[in-house]
Amino acid sequence: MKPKAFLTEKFSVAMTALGLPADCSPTIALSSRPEFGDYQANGAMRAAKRIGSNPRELAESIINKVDLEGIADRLEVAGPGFINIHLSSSYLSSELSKPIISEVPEELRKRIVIDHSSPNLAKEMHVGHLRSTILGDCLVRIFEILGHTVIRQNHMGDWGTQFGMLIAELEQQIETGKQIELALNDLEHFYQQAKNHFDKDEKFAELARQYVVKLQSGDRHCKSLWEKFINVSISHNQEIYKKLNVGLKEEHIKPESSYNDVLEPLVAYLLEKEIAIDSDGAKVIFLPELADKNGKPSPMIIEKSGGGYLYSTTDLAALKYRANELAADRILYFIDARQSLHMKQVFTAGRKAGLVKSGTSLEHHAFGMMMDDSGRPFKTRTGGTVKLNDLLNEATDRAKSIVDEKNKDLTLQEIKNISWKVGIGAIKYADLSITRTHDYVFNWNSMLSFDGNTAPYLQYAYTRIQSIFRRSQREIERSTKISLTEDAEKALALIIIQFEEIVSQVAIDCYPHILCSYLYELASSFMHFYETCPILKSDIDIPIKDSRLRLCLSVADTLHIGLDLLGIDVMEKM
RNA sequence: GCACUCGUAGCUCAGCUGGAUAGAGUACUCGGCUACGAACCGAGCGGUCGCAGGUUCGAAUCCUGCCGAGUGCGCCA
Repeated sequence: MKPKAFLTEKFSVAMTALGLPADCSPTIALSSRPEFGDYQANGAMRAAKRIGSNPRELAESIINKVDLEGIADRLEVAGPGFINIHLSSSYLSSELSKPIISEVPEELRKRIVIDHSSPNLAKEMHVGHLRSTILGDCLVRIFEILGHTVIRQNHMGDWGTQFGMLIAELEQQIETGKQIELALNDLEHFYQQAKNHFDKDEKFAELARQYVVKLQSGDRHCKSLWEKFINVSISHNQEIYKKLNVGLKEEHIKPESSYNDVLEPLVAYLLEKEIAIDSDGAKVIFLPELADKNGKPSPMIIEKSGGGYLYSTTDLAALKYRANELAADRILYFIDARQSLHMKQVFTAGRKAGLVKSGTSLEHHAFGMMMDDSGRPFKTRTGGTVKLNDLLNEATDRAKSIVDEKNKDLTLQEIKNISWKVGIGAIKYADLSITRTHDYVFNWNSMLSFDGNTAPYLQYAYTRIQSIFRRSQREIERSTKISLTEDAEKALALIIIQFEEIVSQVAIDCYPHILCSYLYELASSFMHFYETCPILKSDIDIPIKDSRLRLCLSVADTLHIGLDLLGIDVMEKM
């Protein structure tokens, strides 16, 4: 179902037949007001300008030329030269009988690598990790439903200099007789202890630096301590992913440490190709492509003057791996906007060095920072961060008390399941529904709101439909005929048939908030239909009843799939 | 200094390949449960789209300048 593409095609044919220049597009858009029809074609005005004729007259001849027999009831010229398109009920209902969404043709399917979540293993995941994790997960779901092959990459930070400090701390605690499991029980606390020692004790700091070198040169004892630490950390993260219903598994982890052995040959290669040069003892890639207005090239250090590699080196190695071993057509990074320059440098240098084929698309889908109520970067009162786990627990607790209050007919198990889906859904929707690139305000209440434009509203619309089905006593097949007579029915149908186009749009530029807005409009339109078009009332004729039930089924299918793409669950009752 | 991002209703946000009277949620004020779930629906209130120019039939949207906020920029990741 792609009505906009369909209309664009129809109008393009007509405009070509009228001898208009090939670059005059009809520009089909949804009409802004009901009296302007369902869609409008705005291309006549620009085309008239191009050929120096009267826009209204040109619009009139386009209308006479375009073949929308059975598709549109009425076409009219309005204002300075808009063409308003009033779609026919028969067209809308025939579109509703088609699959809601289908896979793209074989030849358009891609291999897509998605780098998302990628937390540092030094600390527990905090609220700042939410966006990358769920944005990436959402896009994975979208690409998969469209038939693409997706390879997730969780580029976990397990190899930085802070691990020397952590190993030193662990070593010290073991010496004082502490159990490893106990020491690592609270990662956040453990990290703070290590950091304190590192900052205050010069001997400890020196020891930490030695451990980094030992670890990275393959010392077995260090490696085994490091592994213990990493394992605890990973299992903590996997728990969070499970709670969040995010599809990241251990097999998707491809951490920084896994690139350790290829860094040296990579730097040697870059030096040999003269992509990188020596500068003050460090190995640097200068990029004139990213020069400022004074012509100063943008520098990216890939090896420190005393030896030792940086995250730019690892990122180049990862880029090469993804482009070649993983044979990606598109490589997507969901990393916050502060990394924009760094990502640009990695992409530019990677292409220059021939690490990726020219046809491979490299995309940094940046997102904004989390701010507090006064517009400052978000921190807790004590200057720390909010643990993601705490946020998730708070959400399900709050959801539980509301579920308890609103619905008294649920079993304890049902309450538990529903609270879970409502709470997690609310958090995900709060994040996914705002424009990805904008900074956003973290606020417990807005994050955990269950009223208005929220996930629970969409879930509620779904449960209302399920409730109707339970009571209807009728078997509704997807082949059941829909006849649209009421305005509310037509308005609802018009929204449903746009779903596939919305999903395709999100697959292109990776803005899930567009899907969120769409689903909210859909649910909202359903609520209006629900209020104005009775379904189960006794004096409703059977054909009308079945048609409306079938329409409900389309709404339910669309909500179900749409929410699923956002990583949000639906349920029968709530 | 240089670079990137962003200023839309009290608050949180849509709208930005230029289109008709700038939309939601929330807050606030009313109204609606003996038809299918009131986590809902309807109505009202609320805007110099940061400011000033420019481009044109038409600008929140494109361009320039200014003001304001955030972020980043050679040895952290």
